[in-house]
Amino acid sequence: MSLVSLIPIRPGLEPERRDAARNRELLLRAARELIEECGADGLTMGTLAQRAGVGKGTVFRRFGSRAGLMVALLSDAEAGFQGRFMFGPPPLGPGAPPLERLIAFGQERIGWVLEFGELARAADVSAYNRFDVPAAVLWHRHLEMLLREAGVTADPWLMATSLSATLEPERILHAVRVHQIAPERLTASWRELVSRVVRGA
Amino acid sequence: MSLVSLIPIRPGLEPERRDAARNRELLLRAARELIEECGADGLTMGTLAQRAGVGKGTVFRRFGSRAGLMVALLSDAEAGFQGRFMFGPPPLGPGAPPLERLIAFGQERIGWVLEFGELARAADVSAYNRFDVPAAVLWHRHLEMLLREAGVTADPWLMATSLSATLEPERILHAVRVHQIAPERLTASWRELVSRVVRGA
DNA sequence: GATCAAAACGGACTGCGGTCCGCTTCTATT
DNA sequence: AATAGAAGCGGACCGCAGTCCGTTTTGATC
Repeated sequence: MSLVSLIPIRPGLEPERRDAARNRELLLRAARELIEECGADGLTMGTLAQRAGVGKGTVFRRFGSRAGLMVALLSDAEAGFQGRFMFGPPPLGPGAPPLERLIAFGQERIGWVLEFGELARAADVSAYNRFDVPAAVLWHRHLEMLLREAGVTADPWLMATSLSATLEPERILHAVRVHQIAPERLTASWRELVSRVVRGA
Repeated sequence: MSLVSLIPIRPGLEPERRDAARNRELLLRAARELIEECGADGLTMGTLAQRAGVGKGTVFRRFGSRAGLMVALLSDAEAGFQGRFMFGPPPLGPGAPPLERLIAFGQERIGWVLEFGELARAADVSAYNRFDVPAAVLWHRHLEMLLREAGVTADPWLMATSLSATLEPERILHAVRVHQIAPERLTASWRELVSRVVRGA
C-alpha cells in the first residue's frame, strides 16, 4: 500500500470543503510553531492536534502519517530547490556543461540538507517507498539525465542511485554533526566523486 | 547516548550469571523461531518475551532495543562476512590488488544483503548511530583502507562513505524488489563505480 | 429553506517500543 | 551453611503513531 496514494495531494483544482481547508491551515500553522519550539523530532501528532484545536483523526486524515505531514511541510523548501536546478541560472540550472551542473547540484543539496535536514529526516522515516516519494524520484531523474548528457553510458540509472545515496540527509547530517566534517569538505568530496564517475565515461 | 554502550556486548570473557545465560539462549532461539514464522518485521518484543517465557524487561536488559536484538541475531552472518573479507582467500581477502578487492567486496556484500537484508533493515531502524554500529565502522574502515592502497588520495574517508551508501540494504532491496533490478546488474554497476573512483586517482 | 448523501470530524481505542522499580536469584565470602 | 549485596528479573506502566466508528458539517438539489 503506497504511502503516496493515501495522502490527499492537492493540486489545487479539486474541490475542498471549507472546514477541511480551514483545518489544513490550522494544522500547518500549528506544526510550524511546534517545530520552531521543540524541533521536528519533538513534534507529536497528539500535541499537534491539540494545539490546532482539532481531533487526532483529522490530522491523520489530512496527512496520512507523521512522515506525510513532514513532506507537506517540506514542500515549499523542495519546490524552491527544484525550481532552481530545473529552471534557475547556471551552473545549477540549464546552460552549463553537465559536469558543472552535477557538481553544483551536490553542493546545493548539501547546503539544503544542512538547512532542512532534520525535517527531511523526519519525513523519511519508514519503509521502502522512501525512494519513491515524488521529490526523490525527481532528483534521481535529474541526476540520471545529467549523467547521460555527460556521456556516462554505463547504467546511468544505477549510477544516479549511487550518487543519490551519497547525498542522503541521514549520512550528511551524521558526518557533520557526529564526525565534525566541514561542509566544504563534503562538497569537495562530491566534486571528486562526480568528476571521476564522469571522466571514466 | 550511544546505543552501543547500552548493549551488553559479550566478548565471552566476563562472567555471566547462569540465569542470564539461559535467558539469552531462550530469547535468541525464540527470536529465530518467530522470524521464521512471521518475518523480521512481524516480530514484536512483547511476543518474543512471551514466547521465551520471560518478562519484557529482560528482553530489553539483554539487547537494549529491538535494533540491538536484530544486531545480535545478525552477528553470525556478519562474522562470516567479516572473516571472509579480512582473512579469506583473494580476491575478497588479502592478496589481490586493491581494485579487485573493492569489486569483490561490493559483489559479496550485495549477495549478503539479498540474503540477510530484511534482518539488517530491522537492525538499522533508528537514528544517527546507525553508522557507528561496530560492523558498519569495520566495513567503512576496510573500504577506506582499500581506497588508500589503490592510490586514492582525495579524502578516502568520505569516498568510503559514498561507497558505503551505495551498498546500504535499504537501497539495494528497494532496487531489487521494487524496480526488479537483477543482482548482476547491481554488481556490474558497482564495478563501474569503484573502477572510476580508483582510476581517477 | 428543507432535505440528504457524502465528506469531514474527533476522541476513545489498539498495539507497539521502551522504562521503572520492587522483588528474586545468584555467587563470592566467611 | 549463613549472609550480603550485586546482578538479574518481570510486568505494570508510559507515550507514541495510527485506526475505528458514531456524530457533525457541508453544500448540491429540489
